Amino acid sequence: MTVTLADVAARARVSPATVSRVLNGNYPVAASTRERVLRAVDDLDYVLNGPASSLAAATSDLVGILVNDIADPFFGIMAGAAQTQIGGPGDGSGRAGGEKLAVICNTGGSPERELTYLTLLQRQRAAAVVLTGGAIEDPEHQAAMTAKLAKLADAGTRIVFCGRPPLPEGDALVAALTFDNRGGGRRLTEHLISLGHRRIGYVAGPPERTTTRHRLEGHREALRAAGIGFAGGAGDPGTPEGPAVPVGPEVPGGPDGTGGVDDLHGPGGLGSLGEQERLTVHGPYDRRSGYEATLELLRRAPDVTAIVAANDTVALGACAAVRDQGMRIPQDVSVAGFDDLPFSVDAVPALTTVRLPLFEAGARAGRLAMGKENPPPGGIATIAAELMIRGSTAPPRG
Amino acid sequence: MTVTLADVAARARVSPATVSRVLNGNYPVAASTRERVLRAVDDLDYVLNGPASSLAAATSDLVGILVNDIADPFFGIMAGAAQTQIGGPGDGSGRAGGEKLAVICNTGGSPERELTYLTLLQRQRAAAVVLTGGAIEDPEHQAAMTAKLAKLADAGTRIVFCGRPPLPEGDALVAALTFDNRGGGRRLTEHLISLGHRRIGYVAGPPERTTTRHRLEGHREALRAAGIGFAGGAGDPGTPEGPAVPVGPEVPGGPDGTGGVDDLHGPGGLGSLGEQERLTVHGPYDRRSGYEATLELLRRAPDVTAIVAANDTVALGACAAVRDQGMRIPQDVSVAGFDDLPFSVDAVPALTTVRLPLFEAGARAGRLAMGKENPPPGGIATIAAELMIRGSTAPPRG
DNA sequence: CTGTTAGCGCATTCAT
DNA sequence: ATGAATGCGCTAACAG
Repeated sequence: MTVTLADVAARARVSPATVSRVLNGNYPVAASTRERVLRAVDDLDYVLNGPASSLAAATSDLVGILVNDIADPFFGIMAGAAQTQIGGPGDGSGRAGGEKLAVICNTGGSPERELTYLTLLQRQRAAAVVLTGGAIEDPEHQAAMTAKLAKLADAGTRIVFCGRPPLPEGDALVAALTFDNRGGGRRLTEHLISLGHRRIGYVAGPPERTTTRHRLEGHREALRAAGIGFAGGAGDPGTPEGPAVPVGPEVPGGPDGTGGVDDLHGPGGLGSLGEQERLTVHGPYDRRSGYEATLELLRRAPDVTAIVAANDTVALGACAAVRDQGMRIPQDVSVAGFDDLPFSVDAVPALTTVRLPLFEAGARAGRLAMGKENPPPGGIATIAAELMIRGSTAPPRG
Repeated sequence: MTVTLADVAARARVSPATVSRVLNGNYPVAASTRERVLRAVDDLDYVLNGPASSLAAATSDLVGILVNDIADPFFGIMAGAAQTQIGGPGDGSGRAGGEKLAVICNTGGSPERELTYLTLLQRQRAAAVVLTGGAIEDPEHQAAMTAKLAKLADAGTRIVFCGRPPLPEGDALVAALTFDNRGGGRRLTEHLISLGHRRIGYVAGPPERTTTRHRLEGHREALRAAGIGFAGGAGDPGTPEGPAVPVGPEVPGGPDGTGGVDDLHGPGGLGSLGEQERLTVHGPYDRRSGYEATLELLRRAPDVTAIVAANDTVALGACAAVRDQGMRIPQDVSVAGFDDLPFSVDAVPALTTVRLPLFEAGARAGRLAMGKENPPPGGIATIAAELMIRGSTAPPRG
């Protein structure tokens, strides 16, 4: 029924081993024999049995790419870019040469699924795994990830982080490409401050993700440097915990829909950390969250003159909310995003944001996963984020 | 070094066969033994060897999802949805139970890579393959695809189409979910006509894709029904071939950058098919193409009062071009898209478009691939497209 | 440069 | 309900 290597060998009048060598191409074979074998392969329409091959060789040609949400272009762009380096640029032969099979795994942001996919990949003896996007900072999960990745690395799987900080106790076996989220966040807020904004709302991502934390830290660094919002000087501005109120389906305030507006007054009104927290609302990285968080922000502090969103998608939701409240962008309220996704330049007005070279980073991660490129010194490379000033930010009124 | 089934068996004091039966769960095993085995598995941190398992069983737990461009949310949404049905909803056990490994394969729209991925999947003895998005209508490629898919089906791989018409000689073995692109396109243009538009430009996708053709056919159906642009009555409105000029990197007009403006005059000015072709410009499904094609359109026919784009992404580019020409949307020119991607509602003005239930379709395709759902009668289901009227379309001036 | 010989780790017959 | 034996299809030493 199904044609095997042996069948090809018989037809080409060579040994199975020779056929294998021709197919894998990593061994000297006489040109004439090679040709004979290839013809037999074509004649018989032979297709290599991947599992058998992987079993014998103890490695497979699978490369896993883990993403939090493949419907989000942030991940789509990185994953697609990585795949261009892994799936082979299509040698045109159509015969599927030495390329590996890049497989994108959508975790949906769930820690369990992240681990499950890692196990599945481990099962398949994946050649490499690329982990993209922000990591979850839950210690338990981090420990589990560290252990799992160590096992994968042990088994010869190459591990690459892309847009994600390396694990605390990460082995030197991994290469990490990390975005300068903190620096980008800082420069963005510096830009707003330089325009004259003093009351700046922040629509943050989910509290437990590194990306969220770093961007928020950058934001607060800029505020503090300008002497805004931290006169009280208390607390660590880098910690998004505290009274900052989440928004979205998992609102802990209960099903009453109020979003859990907290009645915190803080020690000293404007100038305290409490004040900054009051101007920060957390929620998922999606449009709806941006919309709702912004409404909440506007309710809490009707005098904000600018809103910084966790990313461009959230910023779009923020824009919609601002408009629905009858305010204009940027005349009444400035809005800024993060990532510079393709649609951001087409927003009206065009979105001021921080550009992350997602495609380049993804491609580089792909190359690292393939061993085509040497890891950066120390295993970690920080990728610069570029401030893109556009029409959605302007000086505040008055 | 690496722990195998035999190791687990030894520790649990049972035979390897029993361990296998416990793990696969499809065989009667005494509860007490099962427990002993599971404990051994945990103690030893055993992970099944996928390749070995697949080799012995002659099947694997891989499901391939082919997409044209994973950076495009159109595909990201469908692929992510499919994966929710395949990767298992995360049973929370973290132990990777019966789920399959859904792998997204990014073809970049290249026919060669499409076939290459299919071969790779065939190698892996994939359990199922989901093909998403428009197909390429090149006869040679279609024949190759038909042959390849037949072989896959032969080998027991389930084939599912999602948002893609079935192959001409497609076996009954495949299930197909196809979008009503033609109907959606027709209703969209009917909407514009009912607003009073008579000169409507069309920014089409790549000429060789089914999606492009069907949407364009719907558009022309509506025009013809209204007696617009086909007074000549000649030619098949369904054929996007002819003098319609493509735009983008692969402009055949040469490197002169003129975009190959054709000097076609047609037999009878307004009212001929030639006129409709003059109002149609083809290009890739991306923003830049939408921008450039629209400039070209405006150059050819400065009196168009509406522009229909092949999809929302292209429509965004079209909007930018219209604005850069100093015209307002929708007062001077109406613009419409297709797909209703998440960002479309946030465009300013919000984009009139045709909603495709991408998530639902993707999820259903995933279920079909898993055999969780029965194929529709006849193997083909057409999914309705819903017209979404928003602010970007309005009656023409005057 | 090519053929021979052994497994790789597991799922399955068969027995029991 | 469990154990023993066989082979899935291929690659990787070794010869030669």
